Amino acid sequence: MPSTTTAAMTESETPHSPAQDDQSTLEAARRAKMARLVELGVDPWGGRFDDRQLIGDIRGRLGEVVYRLEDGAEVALPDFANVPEGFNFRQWKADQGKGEMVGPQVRAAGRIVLHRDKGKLQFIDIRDMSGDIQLMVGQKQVGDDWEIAKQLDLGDIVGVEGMLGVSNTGELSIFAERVFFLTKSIETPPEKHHGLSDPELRQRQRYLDLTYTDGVMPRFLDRTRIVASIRRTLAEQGFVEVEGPTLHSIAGGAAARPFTTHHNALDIDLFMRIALELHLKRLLVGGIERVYELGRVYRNEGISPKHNPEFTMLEVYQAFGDYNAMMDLTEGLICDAIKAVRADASPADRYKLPWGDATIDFTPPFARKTYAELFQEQTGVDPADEAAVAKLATSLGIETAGRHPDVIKNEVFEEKVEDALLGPIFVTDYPASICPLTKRKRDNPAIAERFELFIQGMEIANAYTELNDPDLQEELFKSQLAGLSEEDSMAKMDHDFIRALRHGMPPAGGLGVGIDRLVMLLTNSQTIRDVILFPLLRPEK
RNA sequence: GAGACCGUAGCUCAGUCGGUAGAGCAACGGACUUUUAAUCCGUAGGUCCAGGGUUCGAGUCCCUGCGGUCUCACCA
Repeated sequence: MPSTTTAAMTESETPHSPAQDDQSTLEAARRAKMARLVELGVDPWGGRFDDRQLIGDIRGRLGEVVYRLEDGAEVALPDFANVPEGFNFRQWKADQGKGEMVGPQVRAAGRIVLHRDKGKLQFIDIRDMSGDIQLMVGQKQVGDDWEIAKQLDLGDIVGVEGMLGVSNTGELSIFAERVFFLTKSIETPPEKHHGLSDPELRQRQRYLDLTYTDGVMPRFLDRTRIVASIRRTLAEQGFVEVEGPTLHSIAGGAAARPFTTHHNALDIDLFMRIALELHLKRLLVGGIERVYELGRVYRNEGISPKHNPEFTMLEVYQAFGDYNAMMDLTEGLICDAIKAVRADASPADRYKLPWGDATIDFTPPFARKTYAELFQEQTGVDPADEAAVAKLATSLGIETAGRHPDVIKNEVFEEKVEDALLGPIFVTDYPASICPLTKRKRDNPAIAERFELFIQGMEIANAYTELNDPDLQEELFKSQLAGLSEEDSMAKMDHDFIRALRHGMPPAGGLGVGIDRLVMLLTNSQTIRDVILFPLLRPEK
């Protein structure tokens, strides 16, 4: 160690304390308090803390708190949620007579989010996953632990044991009897009132966003509830959850550019999966008649408020079903998910969800209209009239020369119709030529048995009566790949998938749901980055 | 990938016409045993994203780069 001043020596020899060139007096102050805790024999990194109760549960026990008068009589507290304007609890207590607060013993732990030091009494708000509660920590009341209480900083994690009561201003509080130091925070937390507002910081440091930005924790807990509800609904209907490979040698099942990677031992290039479809259908062939996967797919495409390069997708396949079966399933999945996140809403309001300044009415059944009907409604043009559609397309600046009429029609649809579909609405019966992997209607081969669910102009679900004719499938694959070089098309033709179909895939309905987008709609989040914990960002620096 | 806007203290933000860098919160010292974004007195805290240019002088004007937000495109 290089020779240095005595003071610096002492500093740098503190175990587990990296050399402080002291750019941050804020950190230095926190480390000084940490050192004081060590002097007191307290581990600043804490340890196991058993039998704590969730703050949300503790808050529910307000009714057990009473005001006990000197003669032993117990008086129920006023209903603080419904007290008259200008109610003064201090006065109320004086009116009842001299007494003391009596409540259940509780034990809680959480991060310190507010700290009001009043000398020999400190008011500390702690927060756990379920909510906030105020601690009253008095010098006399906590005894030896007062020395610990004096070292507390915003952001530290503490445990507390004491009696539940109500302060003079009517605030539910834990009257601390013991204070347990659980974890030191050596960084300064965000501003206590505004929290984090810079979207970049919120995403990069999601751990801070979760604790300090209003609504973030409940939103991500809702996401978990939605996903759990979907799994429950599917399980109730006999669907089997599986895990397909995420590393594919052929990235099939959707039109998107894949991420590439490499396996060293086999020395082969691999792709991150862009869809779940082709392996789930193999499992239909294998006899898993109701099968789904809810998992991550990866698409090497742009980033937008509706797109993240990795996102969560649900794909469901039901043997002996068709797209109508999938429509009923979709509606059930979404309605059950809504019930899961809005358990406390009245039945009348449950399905009316806020979306920005608007409201989305999810009350089932959702509207169902055909592609052709909607085309006619929104554009005033008969979709069967190819000349009129081409004319409309040209007026919208859509290239028409040498393109299939259905492709042109669909571009018009995307341009003029989709944004108007506030929904929820099932759009059914697409032109067959734009969905090659779909079975056609028996009585009209120009129409595919497909639907998409639109809500607020966003495509939420996409379903088919699946094509199970191996010869037709192979032919369609080939024509899809026709534009590519032979080398590319060989690479992308999934021969094993065709072989599987040749062994016989039962007739089936298939469904895909964009989980992130569904969560956006059910949690009133205008950007996908608010429902993905760690969205892709450029690395720092 | 293209365009517009943005980057100032740990956090949230001001900064006029180009003329010595500001506030609140957080921090530090002090007072206070019923506070509510506690209050009061005092102190300290800056590579103004980075690099270059114009200028007597740049947080401010210009260029380049980095990062972000929004819109558009690919995609779901």
